[in-house]
Amino acid sequence: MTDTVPPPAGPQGEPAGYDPAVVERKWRERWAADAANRTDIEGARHPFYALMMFPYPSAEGLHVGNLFAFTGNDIYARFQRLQGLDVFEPIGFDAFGIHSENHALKVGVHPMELIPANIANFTSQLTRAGLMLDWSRTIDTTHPSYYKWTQWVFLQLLDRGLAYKKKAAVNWCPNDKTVLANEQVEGGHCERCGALVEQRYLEQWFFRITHYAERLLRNLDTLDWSASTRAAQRAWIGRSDGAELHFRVLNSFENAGSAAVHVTAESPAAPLELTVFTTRPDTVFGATYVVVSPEHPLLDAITTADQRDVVAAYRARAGRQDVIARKTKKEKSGVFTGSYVLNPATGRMIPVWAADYVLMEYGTGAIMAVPGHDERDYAFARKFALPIVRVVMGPGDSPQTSLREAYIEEAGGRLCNSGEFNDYPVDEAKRQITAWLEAKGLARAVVNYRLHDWCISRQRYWGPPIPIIYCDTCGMQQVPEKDLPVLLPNIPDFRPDDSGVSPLARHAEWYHVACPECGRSARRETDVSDTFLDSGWYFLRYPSVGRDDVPFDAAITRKWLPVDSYIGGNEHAVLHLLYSRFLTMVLHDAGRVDFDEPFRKFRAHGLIIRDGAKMSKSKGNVVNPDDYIDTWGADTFRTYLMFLGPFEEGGDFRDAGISGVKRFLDRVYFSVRDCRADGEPDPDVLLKLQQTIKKVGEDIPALSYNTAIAAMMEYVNVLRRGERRAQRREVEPLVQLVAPFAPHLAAELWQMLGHSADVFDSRWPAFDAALMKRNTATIVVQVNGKTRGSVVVTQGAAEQVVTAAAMAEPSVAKFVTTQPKKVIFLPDKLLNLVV
RNA sequence: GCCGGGAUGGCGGAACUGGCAGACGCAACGGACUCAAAAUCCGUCGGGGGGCAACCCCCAUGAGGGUUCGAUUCCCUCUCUCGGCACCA
Repeated sequence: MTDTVPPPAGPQGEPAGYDPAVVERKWRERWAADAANRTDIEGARHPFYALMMFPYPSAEGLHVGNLFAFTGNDIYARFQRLQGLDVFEPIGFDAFGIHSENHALKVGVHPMELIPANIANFTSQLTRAGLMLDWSRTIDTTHPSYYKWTQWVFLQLLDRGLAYKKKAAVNWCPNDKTVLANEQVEGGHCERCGALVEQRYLEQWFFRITHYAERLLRNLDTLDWSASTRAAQRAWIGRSDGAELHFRVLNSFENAGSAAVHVTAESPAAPLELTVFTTRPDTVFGATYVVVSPEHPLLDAITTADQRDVVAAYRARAGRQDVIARKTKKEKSGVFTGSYVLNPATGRMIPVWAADYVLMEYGTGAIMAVPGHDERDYAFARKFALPIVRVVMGPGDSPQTSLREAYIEEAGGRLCNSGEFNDYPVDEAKRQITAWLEAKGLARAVVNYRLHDWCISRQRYWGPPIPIIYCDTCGMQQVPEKDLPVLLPNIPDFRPDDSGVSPLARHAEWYHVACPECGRSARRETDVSDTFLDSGWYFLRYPSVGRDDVPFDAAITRKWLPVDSYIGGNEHAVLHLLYSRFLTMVLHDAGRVDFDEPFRKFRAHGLIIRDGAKMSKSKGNVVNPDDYIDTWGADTFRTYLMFLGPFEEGGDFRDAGISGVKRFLDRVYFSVRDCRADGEPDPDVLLKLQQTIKKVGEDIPALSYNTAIAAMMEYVNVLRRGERRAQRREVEPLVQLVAPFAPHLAAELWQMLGHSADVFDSRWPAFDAALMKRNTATIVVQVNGKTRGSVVVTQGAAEQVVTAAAMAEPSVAKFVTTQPKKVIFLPDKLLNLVV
């Protein structure tokens, strides 16, 4: 939609306020000519790295959400520059990936043509947005000078044993014809195209992020990050404290007495054990059966001959069903394996079932079922008529109180039907029972994480080739660093097929290569890496852009990193932000960087919606920033975006509101243009100015941009009350306050005030505490907590004085007919008379 | 289901550490200027009631309870809503 409200027009169609088109072009050109936004990386004395998440250069162009985030970052960056810091605000493009490739396939243009065009378009859009970007150090993740080092990062992990290949059940998107990371699957569907994800077994490259699970979790407490982002990471890592318990499988002789069970041909002679993971070892006396996942490796071995057919059928069914059905259905299913195990606590025989509600990926792929105290086990036990035993009593329960549903509450619970542990509180029992079984070699305290290793290979074209060569003689070989980058060949047919192999495999001259070890004919790895690997280290590259001999220069990195401030969307709370942290830890442990957390401070910005609804092409409510910048100017658009709600919450974009912001900037413009240099400032105006400087200076670092703008508006209202002409001293600091929000206008006004240097090379005004001191205080007077008036007294007036003054006010006195029972007095602030 | 965030005028939103609820902006209305309009400037603007009037009183921050001299703010219960996770043992 392009139904933007036209700017107010003057008598002959001229704009009524200042003309942003003229002002902004002037300063855009001047800043470009002076390289004003170029950071002196080597010479900087007070480095400040203000990073924002780099965009994916889509064909649609810059989204208003991008601009909202970038502007928020830019204001903070410009503010820091006005504090005298050497600010580095870089920009780049995250241009590899399925998203780009799918778009290229759709429009029938090769990504190697498409991406540069998109980047050019983004660049021109960004140039007009008034961002303080250092264009001398940009990144394009698809450029060989960048992905050379992405491949290098891969080899760093390989060297440290943190990259490995394994055949794994992976998420396969039948539409995109590729493997997806767990993180790219949402509720069983491909997060990109929405197709139902299938399971396939393929050779894949993984990064061992699980080795860093505890550190990734623990460090979260030390980071200055948005609480919601930390919570999301914590949940994603999913630490569970519990125990592994061993259940011995009864052999055929032991089983023979109880049921018609035979040792199967494959059964080993040694006694088998089923190991389960539980977070509730305290409930082991209530474990009345054991369940293994249909994919459990011991399932065959423990299945008895007479159950073989049903188990096989069940497993086949479970393997066939799609992921969504498996993970979302609540209806329990399962089959008896025919075998029994010994409950390590009670020593009793309990049956082993196979059921798909137990997942092979988590824990040991087997659970002890405690139907009395777990909802899923309860449902299963009810369905298959398995025994349910109460082993935890809530307050008021007895050991015989019947269970109509699983009792899962832990707090206040005490054990029952648990032998020598009866009456133990749950917490205590967890420890004691684990220790007791541990002593008998039947248990081990363990910690489990939900985090899985990161699958980084993609059977696609548009990504950095994984730098590996397979030689029949020498085996798997790394591409030596001197041979990097492994260039992605420009092939016309990059369409993925159903083979499970990347399209690169069809490109023979690229695929066949000499073995770096023996020189004989060998084959390249044809998978490319995940885009999240590209974006997992880009912040390390920015300050060192231009250095072709190293991924990042040691001295520069020491000086500029970790990043001082990072701003981005919370949609990357777990993927990008977790991978970046992981890679930084790896590089730290490899001695490549001296910090192990990349982002000291991270703030998640909110989402911009339009007229109460999410913006989308189908709704036709997408805001095109270009139209608004054309109509209103970048300064007004920026300020409006920041004014429409709290930055960390986002806001509702409405065309109607933007004129108020233009009006405000016009008022600033006229105040400065018409100010007098000779007269004396008004003390009340000066006081308000001091308060405003203080407020704006506090609000910007807190990213409370909407209230900072409101404070400046208030000041301008005071400044221009009536048709008053402002004094120069009243407006000069205002120009600096406005500068982070409306940089072009501020630069123009600063020059108008006679400054030859750029406003961004000036120093933020200091507020004068002395000027803010008043010798009187306005005290709120309440009676029984209800405000009944206020009195003006001298600063620091005593309670008696204030009370007397208050009682002299008729509006107060009429509510105080008797002696107050109690008086609450806060000096210079409040008096509350309780009667 | 679990974990977060939120609910304040016609609308977007403000309110420090518990201390004058509704800053600032939009929309609306009235006025000045104008032949007229636009722009600009001045004013009104949560609801109800009282007063000729300056003004005065009561109610009000999703609902209900509680703590407190005093609650948008803290506690409990509930409703709705947005986001994340979801058979994770």
